[in-house]
Amino acid sequence: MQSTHVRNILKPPSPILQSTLVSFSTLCGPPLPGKFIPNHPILAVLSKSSHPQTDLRALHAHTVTSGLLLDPFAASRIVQLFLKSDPSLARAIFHSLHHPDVYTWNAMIMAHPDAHSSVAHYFRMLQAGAPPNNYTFALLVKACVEGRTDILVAMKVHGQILKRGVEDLLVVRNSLINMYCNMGCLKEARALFDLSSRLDLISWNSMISGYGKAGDVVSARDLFEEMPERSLVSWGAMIDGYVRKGGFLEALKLFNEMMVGGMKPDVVILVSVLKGCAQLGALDQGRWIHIYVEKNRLGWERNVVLSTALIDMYAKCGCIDHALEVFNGVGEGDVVLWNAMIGGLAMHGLGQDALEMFWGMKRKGLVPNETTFVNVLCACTHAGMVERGREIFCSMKKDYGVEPQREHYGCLADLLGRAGLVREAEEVITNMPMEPQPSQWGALMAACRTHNNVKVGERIGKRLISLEPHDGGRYVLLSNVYAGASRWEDALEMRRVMEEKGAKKERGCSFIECNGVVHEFSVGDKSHPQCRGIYEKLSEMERELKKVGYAQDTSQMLVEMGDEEDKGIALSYHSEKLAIAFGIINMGQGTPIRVVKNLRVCRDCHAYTKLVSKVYKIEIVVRDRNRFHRFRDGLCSCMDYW
DNA sequence: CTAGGGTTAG
Repeated sequence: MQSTHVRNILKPPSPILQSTLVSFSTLCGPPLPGKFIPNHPILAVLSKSSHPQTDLRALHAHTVTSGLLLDPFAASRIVQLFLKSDPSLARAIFHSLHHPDVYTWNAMIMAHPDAHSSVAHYFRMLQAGAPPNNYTFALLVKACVEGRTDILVAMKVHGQILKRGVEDLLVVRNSLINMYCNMGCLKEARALFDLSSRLDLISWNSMISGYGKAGDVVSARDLFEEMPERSLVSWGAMIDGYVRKGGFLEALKLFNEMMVGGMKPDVVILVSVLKGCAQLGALDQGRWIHIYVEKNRLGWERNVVLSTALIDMYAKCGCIDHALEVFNGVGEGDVVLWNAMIGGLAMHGLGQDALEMFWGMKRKGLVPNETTFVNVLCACTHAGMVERGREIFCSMKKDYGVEPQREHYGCLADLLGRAGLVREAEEVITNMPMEPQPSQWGALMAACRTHNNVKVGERIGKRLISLEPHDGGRYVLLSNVYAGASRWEDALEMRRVMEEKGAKKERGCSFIECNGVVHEFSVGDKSHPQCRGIYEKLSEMERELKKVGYAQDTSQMLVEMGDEEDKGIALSYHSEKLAIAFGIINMGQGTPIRVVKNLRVCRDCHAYTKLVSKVYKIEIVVRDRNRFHRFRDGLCSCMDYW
């Protein structure tokens, strides 16, 4: 029916195609004298990427009058084309067809928003007597993966695949493995993996990535060690698994191993490693990756994901200037990139800059999302900008149509609580439209501790403990609230109850990087090779600090020991103190000491570090769970507000 | 058509 001589010219998508499309769309405009009839290749092109200038209405009229729809192949192209631009019209065309072919059915299956209706469409296809092909099943599986459907629909699809006897095709099996992995059904995925007589690299990689995403790095590593050959994707999946699980050191080690083995990392792997560096505060490693990217011309300027990872790494490693440099070099940023930058500024206590970023983002025409507001509210919190924060919280729904979530109420409570407005903060949490979760009460609790509000603190503390009786941190917090009010018996009692319930608190640990190697310290750690030197340094430091009036602040300490002296010893060996002593011994004068801590800095360590920066004339940058503290000449960038 | 990547939450 159609002339086919154009087909040869149009085979691969090329610049020629573009110009053909333009001329086609001009020709398609009304009136359509019938001198140009779109043939198969042109329809194929159009259905893949319809040109913005294409006159779809004219095209539709043309398809009706020309009898093009009688040709099943052309019909499928037309349906696909209209599914993109005008779905309801596409459905109408579909229903007018007498015998849609598999491709048309598949296109319709693909167009459904969720797996459930895709599957329903598939059954209609069977009823109509149309035979599905492999692509049909791939689509169904894909719908399950993307639509986050429930396991029942997924198993229905699996059942159909078995019934049709196509489960042995590698493509199909791999899709299924991937589907189960994405739904968190690792056992089902593994069963398919184990049953398969033939496995390819993709099967292995799917399985490893599945375990990695589910947090089971041990199983992932077992497969990783076992597999016959590894590709970049295998390494990437494994490294990412460790990063997700929090095994940053392990991830870096694996990355190193990979490099030693002669593999050249690509952008994806570098992004995972950068994430690990960010968490660890491994600035040297992160910087090394930045240089690697530039040397190999991997072009971070045009890769938003990579530049976001770089920005986040620099920000989390304390180099907000470098983060800004990368940010300014990016060609076109998206919301996530801006969020990372705003979050970075917030962490550094640069509230005003964060707000300006926020306005700038709006000017760029980007739409702020939930994360943006979490970061902006955090920025206000860290900078103590209470009124600003309130305004922004109110504007969320009003001006941006973003409904505040639990997190946002938590941020608001944190903002108010940290500023001393504890009662108001409590009202925010009690009156929020959804059920508060422990973390929201936790924000309040922290405020009670800093502002010594025993009344509210006791009430919330007890509630929190009943909610999460196994989280030792809750008892510690309440105990500290009591201690802050000199209610020693109550503080001790909390400690006793905690022991009785067998609750464990998170162990404090700190990281410090030296010559590209990350060192880890926990409270009272004696495992480091330089242990003796570090402890000697610590006692020397304490002597020096006492000369300028340092006195331990034991008020916030969990009453772990009977007498003051022991309490003091435990306090002297908080992990960040060990890390700082290590830094003083090993780092050259003039380079700032950067420490990353997993918990919040305690009052004593904060005062201590301020003095160390003065007496030893060094800059110390500590990143705690919440934000950065930059200690210089006896002062901290947080202005003692944290 | 099937495998690895970025921001947030006390």
